[in-house]
Amino acid sequence: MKKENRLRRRNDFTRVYRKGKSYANKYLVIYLLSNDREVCRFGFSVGKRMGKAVIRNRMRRRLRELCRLHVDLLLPGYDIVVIPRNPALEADYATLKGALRHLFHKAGIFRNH
RNA sequence: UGAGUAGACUGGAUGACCGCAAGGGCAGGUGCCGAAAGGCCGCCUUUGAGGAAAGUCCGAGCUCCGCAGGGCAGGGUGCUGGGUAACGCCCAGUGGGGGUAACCCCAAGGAAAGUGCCACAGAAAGAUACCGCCUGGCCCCCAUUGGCCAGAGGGGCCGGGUAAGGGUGGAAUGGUGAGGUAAGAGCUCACCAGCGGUUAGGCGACUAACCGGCUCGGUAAACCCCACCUGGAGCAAGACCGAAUAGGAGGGGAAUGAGGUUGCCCGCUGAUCCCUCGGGUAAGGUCGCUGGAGAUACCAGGCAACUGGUAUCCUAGAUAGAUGGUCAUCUUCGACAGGACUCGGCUUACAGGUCUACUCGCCAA
Repeated sequence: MKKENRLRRRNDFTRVYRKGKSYANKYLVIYLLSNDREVCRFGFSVGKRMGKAVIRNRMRRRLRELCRLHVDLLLPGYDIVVIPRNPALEADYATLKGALRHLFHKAGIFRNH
């Protein structure tokens, strides 16, 4: 994922948390806020409650891979923070993919719709 | 061949497509973001997590703190010798304990400087006598008798001696045997243990032999004593770039010494300091950031830890934080686990596998 597609500052995260809309299902939570840019930017927040560093790193990598593959399918101009919930630890890649697509659909940011 | 002990190594591989981070090269337009500092974008190529990267428990380097002086307090270490930049680490020994053995374990200075504590049990846990044993005085009962006196023996009361035996305890002031005694006791003797001394060996911890007087509770991961070490804070250290905002108000202290010197005193330094309100508060960026007590090989010294020399090599540097996704094959694919300033250790976690040396047993020769 390119650097322009990532949330990199602390302020960006707090702004999305405070002002953004949230959507959730069993596995994931996303926060969404339009950003006046021509691209979407993603951030991931995996707390220490999820497990040790290896577990957290794998979760973050999977989520980043999923977002990378979906970035061209979405409407541009949003900052999105993705947070996994505890059941995501047992979920495989395909399940996470379905969960993320479900949330994007719920938020109505797919290009086709 | 079985059981075991010690040490070392390994910690999925290969391929395909799509992705990530850093370095180098090429190519742009001076393109994009930004107020600036600075960053971003395409293609090619090289490199890209661990033995513990972990816990953050020790020791250092490095950085800053008005240089770090002395004393006290506090903290740490604690058999000996060596190694090391240093250590609470490592090596080689000594002593003690465990194991048939290879080997493993030990917070292993001082209890005759002082103080404290030793639950329960027990009479007593520093001066102790409950049951006992021995014994002196007085009184009572009584075999022996015809009676009196005397009186073996028994009991009671008041003393004295004793530390053998019983009992309690983790521990009761050495153990076993003999002599000795009213009964006993290192009271005496032999051997053993312990203590002190001499001699010999060893750098030393200590060991061995001999001699001596005969003996003193344990506990110092209780205070303490002794010896040695110890300034504090940490990469969010710290340095630089750099806009914007603020650099204000009120009160109090100060050369008769504020404040600093990270617990206190001395000493040193010597002008601003403290409180409340307001503002600001990890803005952002670059550096620090990886070439180092460095790795590998060989040679030399040393029992070893380790040291010296020569040659070759450069091996992650992110900053919301780089190794992922899908698939195929390798019979079962697999543990603990992800760098965050850098080293040396310790501790803890760990599936499977490989190698070396050694011990004990069984079988065969």
